[in-house]
Amino acid sequence: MTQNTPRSRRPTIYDVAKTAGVSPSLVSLVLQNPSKVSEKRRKAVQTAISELGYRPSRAATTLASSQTKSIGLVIDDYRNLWFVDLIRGMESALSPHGYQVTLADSRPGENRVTEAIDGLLAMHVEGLVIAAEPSESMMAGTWIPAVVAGWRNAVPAGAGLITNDDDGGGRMAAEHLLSLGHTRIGHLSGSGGAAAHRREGFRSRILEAGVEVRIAGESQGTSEEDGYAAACWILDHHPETTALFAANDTMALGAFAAAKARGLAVPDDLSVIGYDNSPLAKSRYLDMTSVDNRSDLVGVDVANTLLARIQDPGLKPERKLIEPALIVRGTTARPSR
Amino acid sequence: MTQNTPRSRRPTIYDVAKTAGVSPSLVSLVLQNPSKVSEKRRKAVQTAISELGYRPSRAATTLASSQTKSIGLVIDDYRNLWFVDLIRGMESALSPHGYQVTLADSRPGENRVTEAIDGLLAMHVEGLVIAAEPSESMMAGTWIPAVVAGWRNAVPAGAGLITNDDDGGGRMAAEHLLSLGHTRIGHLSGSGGAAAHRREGFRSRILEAGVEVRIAGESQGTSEEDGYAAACWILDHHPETTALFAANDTMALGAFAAAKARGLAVPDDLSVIGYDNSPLAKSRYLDMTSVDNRSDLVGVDVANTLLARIQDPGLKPERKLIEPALIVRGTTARPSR
DNA sequence: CCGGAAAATTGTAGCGCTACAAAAATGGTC
DNA sequence: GACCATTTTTGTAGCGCTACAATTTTCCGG
Repeated sequence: MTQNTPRSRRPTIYDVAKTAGVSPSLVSLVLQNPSKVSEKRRKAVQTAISELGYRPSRAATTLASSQTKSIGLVIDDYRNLWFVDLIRGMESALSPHGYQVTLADSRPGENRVTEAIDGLLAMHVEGLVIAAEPSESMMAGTWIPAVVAGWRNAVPAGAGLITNDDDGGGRMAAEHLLSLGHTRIGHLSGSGGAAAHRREGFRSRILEAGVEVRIAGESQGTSEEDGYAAACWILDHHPETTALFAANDTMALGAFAAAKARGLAVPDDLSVIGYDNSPLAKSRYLDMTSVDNRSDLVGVDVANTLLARIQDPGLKPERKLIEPALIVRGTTARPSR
Repeated sequence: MTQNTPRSRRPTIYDVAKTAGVSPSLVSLVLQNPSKVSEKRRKAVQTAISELGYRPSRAATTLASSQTKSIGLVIDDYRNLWFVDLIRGMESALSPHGYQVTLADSRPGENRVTEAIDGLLAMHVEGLVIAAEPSESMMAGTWIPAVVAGWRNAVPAGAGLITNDDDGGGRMAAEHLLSLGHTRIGHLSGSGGAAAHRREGFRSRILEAGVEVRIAGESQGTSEEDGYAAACWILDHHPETTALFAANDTMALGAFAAAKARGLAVPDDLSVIGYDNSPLAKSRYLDMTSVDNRSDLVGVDVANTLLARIQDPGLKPERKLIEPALIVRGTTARPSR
């Protein structure tokens, strides 16, 4: 037992080189730029690769080339499906340049966003997208370009911000309800930064029209239960209400539940608008009027900004808003009362 | 211009060592096992680390230690929320051992599952969980333990299989409808491996009771639209139907839409059962009876199996079923007709 | 104040790959 | 066939970290 039997070790570039009868450098070349290698050797190397089941080690490549061609994305919870469009948008802008997206989720609760960022930085991502509530000092010592996606309470110094125009979205929702003739209007809000902007846009447009608005849930969460509780409060204290605007689609679902429990039909007795245009809103059954925040466009923009800043680190982080769009479906109508 | 000005380079362990006045080895030791280092130096090193904003390079660590303490998980689409419970389960079993989960999604369409696996292997994951439809030769040359989670049409040689007992779940759904007294029953199925098992379990239990069952959508997809189409077909061709079992919650949503369009009330005129017990089913508004496949338990089991096989590569891949549970909510009732 | 065991610290040699300069092969010309 | 410009291939030196043996320091009892 003078030596360990090298069980089925992971094959390396040296194994491939030996099998193909070439130098390791040549194998590396084939991996990176096959056109620079004569057909004879290229074939030999490729044969050896599939014969051995060789796969390059990303760790070694990263270390040697000091670039990963990847952008890190931090999201708060997989369940918030809005990030799906964000990723798709990012990927569409990134893949022509050979870049990829690396996803890290940060469970709710503790300080997991920082942990997620650490993990991403440890993997040598070349840019960072933060689609979660950032904390102040989080970016300390960060040497790569970063962008915050989506309105947040705080944007760390040095990070750009590209987001949906949540104020504008709130105003659109208000506009829609006013134009339908509603004058008894409620809003189900939440405590996050995005919710605050939606609320302010909505409120200011409604007030401009000289109409009152009842707001509930300002300091609560944004789950279906929160939406339910807020809707119950409004419907019980102001039964004359004919329209509700929810800070997101999930909360709108809570509003449906509250309406159902009170025997109110949607949209005949109560109009409801959601926000996010998530799969939920698009669902044939729910068929929900909702504000689409165009996360796909945010993704494209985030990706392009990052790409530009990676190439020219001198560029200043920018701030930019993407225009949302109101998607009218079957949960809003003229008031009957 | 004899030398590049080293802009704000990423700090390395050498920078930390120099700042703290110790050797690089000592810094490495602090990172791995702080208790083995005298308090004085430990403090010095930790100060230097936060001062420089140093973060270890995962690539270098991986390469030097040849272990990543991570398990790769391949899912098909972020939108299928069942993987969330799977991850949570895996993490709960893995974290006591210091292992992490690395997620890779494989967009629908082409051969992306293979790509996702390649990516994961390139990152030196020590084990592989495949929660997507695998293709035959996919695992060729894989030198690490792998497990397939969830029933699939094919399980690659050498991979274990841990999954929900979808047959059993189908039987549970059947049992529930029969015990409520339904005798005109339909099923909305799909083309995947999991759907096939749910269908067979359901059908066989129904037939055992001497009751007929109408099945639609067998060769279609499993989206809400597919569920809608299948439900329409059944309700139009067999209007006497009083209960529907859908292959998943999303399809059940389609069934609701079909019922609504025909003026049928759920559950008074039509009982509906979903599958997955997803956030959708749990929703207060939808309040859907659904089969919970206990993906969290699958996750725990998958993790433990992999851990065991990592420690002892001699272990044979195993096959195992997790018992599902029926969650009765508000979309099923005795037939009124 | 010394020897010696234990604790703390350091030097050396890679991990698997790429960059880049140097060397070898190729091909066309006179 | 000699010569030179190109194209193809190879050797060397690291990327940032860890393992581990070697070395230095610390701490005691005598």
